[in-house]
Amino acid sequence: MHISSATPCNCLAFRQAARHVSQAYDQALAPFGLRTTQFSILVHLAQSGPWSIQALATRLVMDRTSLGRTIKPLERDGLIVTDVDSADRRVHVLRITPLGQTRLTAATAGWAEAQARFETAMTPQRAASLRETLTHVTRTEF
Amino acid sequence: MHISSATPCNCLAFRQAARHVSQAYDQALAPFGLRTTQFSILVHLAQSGPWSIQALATRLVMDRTSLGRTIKPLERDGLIVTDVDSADRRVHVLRITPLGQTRLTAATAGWAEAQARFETAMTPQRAASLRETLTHVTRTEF
DNA sequence: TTGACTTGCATGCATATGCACTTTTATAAG
DNA sequence: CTTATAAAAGTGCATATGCATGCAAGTCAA
Repeated sequence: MHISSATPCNCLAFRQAARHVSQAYDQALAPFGLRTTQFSILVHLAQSGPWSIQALATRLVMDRTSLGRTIKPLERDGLIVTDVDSADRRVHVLRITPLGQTRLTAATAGWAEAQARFETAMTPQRAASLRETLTHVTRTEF
Repeated sequence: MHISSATPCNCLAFRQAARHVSQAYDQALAPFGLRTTQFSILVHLAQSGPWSIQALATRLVMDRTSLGRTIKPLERDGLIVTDVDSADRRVHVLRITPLGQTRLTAATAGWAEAQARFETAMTPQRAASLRETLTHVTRTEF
């Protein structure tokens, strides 16, 4: 079987689009010293209160070990802190710091700009539809 | 401005979907010792003949330096070779080897299985439409 | 209480990804 | 021919990502 005679790879299409879109958001966030992944982590910590690593990883559709390493720079820069849960010392609870909140607030301006550019280019309706489709894909088991 | 009162992040939706889909394809390719990115590189080299690093990177929507490092494992394992272009010695030409071709042919079975599962779950029509949308996004400047 | 099992994280290993900067080679201006 | 410029890759640095494995802590049955 030759791929040339078959359907183009869906996975490649996803990865390329994700790289392309990520680049735009990363550039918009760069002046504030955050990557898109880091921004997402801060947003979720700020909005939904403290999370354990496992819980946040599931929420963000990441591998637990990936998140565990991704938070290191945020910890180092004092944007988040990890506390050991007093009730269950296996659990490491992630919490955003005031400094992290400040950084997040500032970076949100950059995010909003990238988001606006995307929405303008795609049309808000198409963007919303696409987000819905992507979310559906994310929740679908193959 | 609070994100909670705004539109969810488009970028996060792309990245999560890409991670989720990539995981499925990676698992299907794992028995053949290839990652999805590596598989894509081999497919393009097998189909469109030799490419320079820059040209292939553009084609695959990757950063030149990312591709430069990604091909290292493929070179190491003898699946591809790089030759210096005799006409322009700045150019490094990438070429798939017979071993690479063999590996690619074998791995294509795994790829086809993942692809089939995706198409089944999404419906071929929806999958095709989604690929088209993703390609459009990839080609759009924000 | 103690041993089996489960759960939550960390670490080793490997690839993926991109920016800034450097090196090598080609090309065009003078 | 020499020099300025441009083009193609490579390197240093840093984060992103996930699998396999190891370790610590909690749970529950005997």
